[in-house]
Amino acid sequence: MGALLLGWSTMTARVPDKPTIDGIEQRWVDAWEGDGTYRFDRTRTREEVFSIDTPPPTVSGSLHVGHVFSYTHTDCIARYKRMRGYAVFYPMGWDDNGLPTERRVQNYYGVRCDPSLPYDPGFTPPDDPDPKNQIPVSRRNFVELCERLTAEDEVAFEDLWRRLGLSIDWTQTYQTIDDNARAVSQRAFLRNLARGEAYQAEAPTLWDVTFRTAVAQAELEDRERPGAYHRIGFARSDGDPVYIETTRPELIPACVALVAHPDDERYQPLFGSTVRTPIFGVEVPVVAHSLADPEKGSGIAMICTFGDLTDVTWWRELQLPTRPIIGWDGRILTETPEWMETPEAQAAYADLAGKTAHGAKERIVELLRDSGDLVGEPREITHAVKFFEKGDRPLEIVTTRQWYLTNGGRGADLRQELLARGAELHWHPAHMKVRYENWVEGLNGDWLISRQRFFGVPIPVWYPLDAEGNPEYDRPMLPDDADLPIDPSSDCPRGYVEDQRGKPGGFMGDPDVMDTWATSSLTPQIAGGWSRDEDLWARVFPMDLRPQAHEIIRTWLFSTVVRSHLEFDRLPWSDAAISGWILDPDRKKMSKSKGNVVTPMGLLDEHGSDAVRYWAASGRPGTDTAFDVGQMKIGRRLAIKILNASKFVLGLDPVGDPSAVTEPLDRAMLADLAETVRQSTAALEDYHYTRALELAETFFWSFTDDHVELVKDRAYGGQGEREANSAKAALAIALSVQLRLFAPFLPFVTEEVWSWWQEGSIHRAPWPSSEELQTVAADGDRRTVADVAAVLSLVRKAKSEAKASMRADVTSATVTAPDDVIGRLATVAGDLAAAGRIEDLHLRPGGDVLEVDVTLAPTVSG
RNA sequence: GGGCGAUUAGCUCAGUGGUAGAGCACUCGCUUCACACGCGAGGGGUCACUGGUUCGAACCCAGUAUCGCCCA
Repeated sequence: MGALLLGWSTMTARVPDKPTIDGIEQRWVDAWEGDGTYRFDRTRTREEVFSIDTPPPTVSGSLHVGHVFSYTHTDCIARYKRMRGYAVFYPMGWDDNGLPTERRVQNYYGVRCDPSLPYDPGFTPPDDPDPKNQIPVSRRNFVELCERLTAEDEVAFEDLWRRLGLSIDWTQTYQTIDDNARAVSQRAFLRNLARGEAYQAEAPTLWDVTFRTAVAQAELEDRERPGAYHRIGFARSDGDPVYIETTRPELIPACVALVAHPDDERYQPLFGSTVRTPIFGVEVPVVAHSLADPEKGSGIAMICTFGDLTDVTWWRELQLPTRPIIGWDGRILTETPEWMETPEAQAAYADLAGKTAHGAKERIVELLRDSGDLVGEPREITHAVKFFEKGDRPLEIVTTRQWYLTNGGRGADLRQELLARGAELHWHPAHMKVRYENWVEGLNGDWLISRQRFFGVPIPVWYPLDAEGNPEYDRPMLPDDADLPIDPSSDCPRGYVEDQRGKPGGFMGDPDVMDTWATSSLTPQIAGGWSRDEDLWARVFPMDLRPQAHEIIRTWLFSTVVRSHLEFDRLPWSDAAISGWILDPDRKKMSKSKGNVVTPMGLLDEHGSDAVRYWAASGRPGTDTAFDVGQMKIGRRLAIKILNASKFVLGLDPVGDPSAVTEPLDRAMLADLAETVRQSTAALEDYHYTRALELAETFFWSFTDDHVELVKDRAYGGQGEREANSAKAALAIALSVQLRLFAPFLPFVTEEVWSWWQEGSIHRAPWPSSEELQTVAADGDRRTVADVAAVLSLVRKAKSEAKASMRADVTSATVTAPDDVIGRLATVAGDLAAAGRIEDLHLRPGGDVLEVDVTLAPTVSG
């Protein structure tokens, strides 16, 4: 029993004369690495494993105090589970593919990717890059630079994580672009394809004209932008105009119909008739649809190819033609469309061709003014415009061929299944589930996974080219599973040779890469060894915990659920712990610029890792937390106090023999500690690490302030040897237990103290058992702890009010209290009298409340 | 426009039906033999607001306001 109780192998404590927390981090970081303290034990079975689906940070992003905050939460849980005896699978990944890295590489090296260029093996980036005059490089050169830069970034992150004390198994790392991640992503995609869950379609696509890539619904955000309603007349057959109001008059050449609400009496006579567009004179029908808002503008709207997502809905549901005029670069297509039938229309279109949307708008407004079709002045408004979250120009909608993955956006059955998965998941905090549900319920299409970018996982598909050299998209050629990962831009499909690439009768590779979320959604598979190491996979999947931030519930969390549901028909993890934001002192989300002023490593240097972790651990799951240096200082004081209290206890040279604990106060204290352990354990089981820390802290302060003071005299032998041994044994047991309660939060100082008197790492020691502690406490009554503290406090108050030292002698003290309180106090009267330096202590039952009448000994004035 | 959350001491936050709490800050005191990076004591709140339920509400219900976030 002693082993579990004390984590014990008896050895004489070696306590430094002047213990300090300064500089202990590096020593323990090295020791943990050397000893493999956090190495995953893959001999253990799934039931003995606690596996964590670590968020891979975007390494090209800046290190931020937000990283320190949320990763500490996960680490506290990991350390607790490890002490509970689980083999903790706690890998670390690096999210390095995607646009953020591409942009950083462009700026850092002064290059841009031009996929048409050949690979230059001797390329070296300029010493003095000019971001305004970027050097074009091949895709392979570009990717090499991406890998070079992310490798540097990973080192900075790893240093920070180690210094922060994250108990990661550094032999289990992955990159979302490495061979394994690419193979897993491609394999998962091919299996989706085989089951019909992945498909390609020519469809209206949200398109960022700056990056020239498709964008998924999950990457959208609305931004309020100024715009203007233009009131424009369309000619009816009887010659009278019908007026629409539009914010995008430049799309008049793309107009395919006018639409009004079916119940709108103003326009009912027009349904079924046609009107002609101004300037271009194209005949378009007037149609009815319930999505037309009678309150908006004039109540009748123009449907274009495509002004917004509602246009897409109308186009699809009303089976309207397409008249695209905007190209992938966001400019008006130069070729005059066939539906421009008259010379006037063709001339007007030529006036717009090649212009940006903005330029075309200005020009067409001039044309409309001249023709008299624009009524009055444009009416300025502010309205929500869709943007790519990483872009800065409004999205266009263009029709392109893209790959999609089913996600419930187009199928009610799958949607219901995914909603059921959300309900099955344990959310911390619970209310975060609503965000998932809102998102799933609001999906309006499948997941578009192809991206027209460079640094990503290639879509593993080739297409045969027909006799004219046109790709046959409906005959995709797929790689063998054993060949994964492949790059269709450099690898050949089976049965072809490289020479046939791009030639009639030959083949071409799909030029696109996958959405970064299409890879990140597979982090459990990538880290856990799916399809690579099935033995490992069987031990870690489904995982236990997904920790992440709330703003990516719709992306990372949802997409991971989708992939796991499709592939394994189960949740990827049982629990999701959602962390909050870091707020700056103005209660605004901490901005990057401010975050960069305070670097995470600087914080750790200044306050110590334990202190920063203490602050981070004060942020409950899902709760936004203020950046608060004050909390770090408190954490630092706590760590120092732990050192000093430990020095005191161990300086007594205690023997931690549970059977020596005989004195009522010692037993009461241990009973109280048993209750703290019980509550702390329950809190951690429920992911309430904040509460667990608070409980340990509250107990510890009362332990040092009251219990230690109460038993000092006895521990020093003032009341006999047996009594002293009881005090010392109880102090040692309590110290051992408290160190372990703090260990998940303050891994450095607890390990430091542990090393003074214990074998092995505290982080491998068993979590304290409330039951065993209660056994040692035996008949100890934890109410005694509060009773005696209350009396002590009143005695101290008397001394304080007399402006006397706490060492001042008390001639007599009379305690009046209810009978049961007096009964408990009587059992600890010796300790109480000694701690208060009370000569005559009288206990009087029968009182209503606890009162103490104190007579101080006369002091020698001087 | 819909949804979620928050609003408690100067600050940061606990507190899910029974006498309002902690830490920091503040005031006063204490060279106390683990710790002055310390110890003790003290002052400080109409629990955002308005109604309701209840013997009793910071807590439950309805609404309002402000802030934040998510989604349109």
